[in-house]
Formats: sequence, C-alpha cells, structure tokens
Amino acid sequence: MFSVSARTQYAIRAMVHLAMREGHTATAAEISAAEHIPAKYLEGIMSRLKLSALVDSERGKNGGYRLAGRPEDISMLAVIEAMDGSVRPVSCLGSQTNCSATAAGPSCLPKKFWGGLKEAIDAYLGSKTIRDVVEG
Amino acid sequence: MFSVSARTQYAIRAMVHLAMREGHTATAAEISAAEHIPAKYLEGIMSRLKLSALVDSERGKNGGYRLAGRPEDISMLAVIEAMDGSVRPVSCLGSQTNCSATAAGPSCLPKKFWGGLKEAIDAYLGSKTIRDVVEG
DNA sequence: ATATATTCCTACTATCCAGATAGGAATTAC
DNA sequence: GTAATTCCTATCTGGATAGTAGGAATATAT
Repeated sequence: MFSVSARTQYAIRAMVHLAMREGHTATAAEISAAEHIPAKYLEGIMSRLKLSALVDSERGKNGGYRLAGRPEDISMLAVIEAMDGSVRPVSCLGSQTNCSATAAGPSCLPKKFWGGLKEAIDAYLGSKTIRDVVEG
Repeated sequence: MFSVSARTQYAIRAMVHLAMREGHTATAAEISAAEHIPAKYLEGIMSRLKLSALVDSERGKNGGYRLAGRPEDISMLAVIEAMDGSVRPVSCLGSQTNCSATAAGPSCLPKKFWGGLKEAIDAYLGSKTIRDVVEG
C-alpha cells in the first residue's frame, strides 16, 4: 500500500548522488553505474528533474548534471512531485468533478478524511530535504 | 501520487454504510445500490473485510453484513490494510532482502526517510476511525 | 574541423495488475 | 422447495509502469 514508483526511488537516489558531488557535475552514465539505475531509463528521469528545475544540466563533452540548489533547500516533496505529480490519495481532491460516490447526492463523507491524509503526507515530505536524506 | 485503489475507497464507503445501519444487517446488493459500487466486485470486497474480521456476515435469506465492532473501535488503518496490506512505500521496508540500491554496498541512505513516511501515514490512519468518517 | 562525449527527443515493447464480470456452489429463512 | 443471500473460482481487459532503441542536437578538446 502506498508504494512508491521505481522512477521516484531512482530520482531520489540520483539527487542524493548529485548532492554528494557537492556542485561538481555528474553524468547520467556515472549516476547509472553508481546507483544501479538502467542508463536509458535514468535519462528520462533526469529530464523530468530538469523540467522541474531541480537540477541544472550542461550538454556536450564534459557535460552532466548538478543540483539546482543547496541540498537543504530541496524538499523531498518537490522531488516526488516532479516524478509523479502532487499527492492526491483520491482523484476528487483538488478537482471540482464529483466522483461516483456523490453522483446521487451532494455529500461524500470520506472526502475530509482523505484531505487529512494528503495534509499529513505533504507535511512530512515537505519537512524533509535532500540534505536530511544524505545525512541518513 | 499515493493514490488509493478503488477497492479501498469502495471498502470504506461500504463500512460507512454499515456504520449508519447501526447494527442491522445490510446486503451486498443494498450497499452496491446505495454506494454505487459494482455488485459483483463488492462481493469480493466484503469477503476480504470478513477475512480481516472487520465485518460479520450471515448467509442465506435475510442474510447480510454488519460491522464486527463499534465504529469508534475500527481504525481506518485496519480497513485499508484489509484491502491492500500494510503501508510500505518501498518494498525493502519490513523485509530483510536488500534492494538493488544496496546490492553493491551495505547502506541505503533513503531507507530511514521512507520509514519516516510510513510512520507518518500509519499515525494518521491509525488515529482515525470509521466513526470519525461517518461524522464527516 | 573533426572526433568524441554528452544531453535531449520520440517512439516502441513488454509485463503486470487493478477493476470488473461470469457462473455457479453452499447456506438459510419462510 | 423455493427464493435470497453469501461464498468460491475463473477469466477478461485496459492502462500504467518499467525498460529499450535509435538517433538528433550540442559542446569540448585536440
């Protein structure tokens, strides 16, 4: 239950790897080898991280990736959201559309419960940073 | 991210429905109609709830289901675990087997982070009961 | 300039599982 | 004995996840 995608786990390991390089670039190939992540698959992950402005990249020879900020300023929530979008236990959270549960009536009792779960998860993930993970 | 299966949402709505029946039995067909849950699919859900001793059942004519305890004594964690097992963001939590991340070494930095997430989720889900949800 | 190393882009494939359906067997009330 | 119900087993299907493939664009070094 509530399992995290391989993609997200890979992304976090990649970010941790970059954090330990302390500003020096690391190539996707290097990260792939060090963290046991399929090389081609990792490329797509790095692209997403770039799109979310969590890493900077340099193309061409001697290129590679580096963190776009200090490890203590990058929340785990940001990394996870870059991979799989915002935390949303049920799809009706954050959208106006009614789910099947409310098709016949105005109220959906569990909605507040799910909202609370989202808040609990967001609070934890938002409070942790790459630095916290690096320090174990 | 962290989306909850339809099965779990159905199960919760079914439990809430039973709670509102205050000890009287409700048939699967009745719950299905009231909560807009596919009838045959709901049967399997009720079986699981029974297996986890969250509901009692009576077979045959005038049979049906009722809560196996008071709504305030049934935690949401128990209901969710009955559907999809225990909260486990990453598979290495709760098992001794090493994941690919640790194949080449003894340590996995993110493990503590994931453990903390599990605890945060368990704490929230464990603190809420069917009664809380019924009261909205 | 040319070779090389890298990111970046698009498309494809395979596997797995959630969600749902179907048919009937076992059980009980009346 | 009939109707209503839970219970059991098997099967189908769509979509998502994980991973692969091939190459275009870009930058560096010599």
